[in-house]
Amino acid sequence: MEHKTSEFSLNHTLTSGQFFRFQKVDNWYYCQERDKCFKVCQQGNKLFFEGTDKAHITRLFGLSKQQEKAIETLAQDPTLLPLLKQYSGLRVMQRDPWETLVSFQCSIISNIPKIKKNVELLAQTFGKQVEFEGQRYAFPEPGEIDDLEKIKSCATGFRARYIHAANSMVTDSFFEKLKEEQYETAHGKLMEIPGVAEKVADCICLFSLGKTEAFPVDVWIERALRELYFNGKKVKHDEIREFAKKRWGKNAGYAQQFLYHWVRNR
DNA sequence: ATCCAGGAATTTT
DNA sequence: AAAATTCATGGA
Repeated sequence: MEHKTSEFSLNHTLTSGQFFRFQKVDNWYYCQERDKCFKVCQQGNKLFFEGTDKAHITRLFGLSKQQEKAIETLAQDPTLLPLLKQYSGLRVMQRDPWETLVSFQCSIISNIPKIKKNVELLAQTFGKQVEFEGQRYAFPEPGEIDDLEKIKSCATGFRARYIHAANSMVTDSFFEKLKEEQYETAHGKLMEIPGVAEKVADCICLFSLGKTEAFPVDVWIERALRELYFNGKKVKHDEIREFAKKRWGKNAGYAQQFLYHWVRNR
């Protein structure tokens, strides 16, 4: 199967810290999301894929005209413009909310290679085997990550009890309802889950619930904004969140993704 | 060995 | 209300 794209970069999108279960083999990216195992490859403006359908690819990689338009409006920000050009084609993904929740619980004072290891081990330990050019693993469903000691054996450390608690608190329908809620409401309900505060809740909102105004603030975003917008001055995370809301509004999440990718790759 | 990593929860000032 | 401490693990 193939899909024509204008101004999309599979590489930038997959390597910008929004998604963790992929491995590059030659020109193909082998991906696992929830129960799906597939591979995808970009050649010019064409996207080739096997193992899933076009609707899934379009949703997962944010290949909507709407997102393209939203990112274009960010070009009015002269500070952001060079970043938009440098990382042209970077998109905000729309992932499975449950897997996104667990992934970002794992992210707490961690790093991307370790998060990848955590989610892969969780899939191997609790998920079903899937055959796709070899044996791979689906991500376990809500309710299936139910053994605290086994969660710890996935190198999750002190985060294990957060994941264990979340496993018995949420269902797929819980997330479907959150998608219908206002950003502030969804964000607040997510923070009732152990291991979920402002930043993790914002990652879930942005990467899996379609809340484009969510602006996750971590140490990297803090560095980026301090340098680009605050003249090197120290700023509190709350202050950064307010700044982002005022400056970019509903499109703050898109701005965040470019800022994060820029500050990590310059 | 020492330090830090896409923070959150708890305790102490 | 704000600041300090604790929380496991792995890689540099």
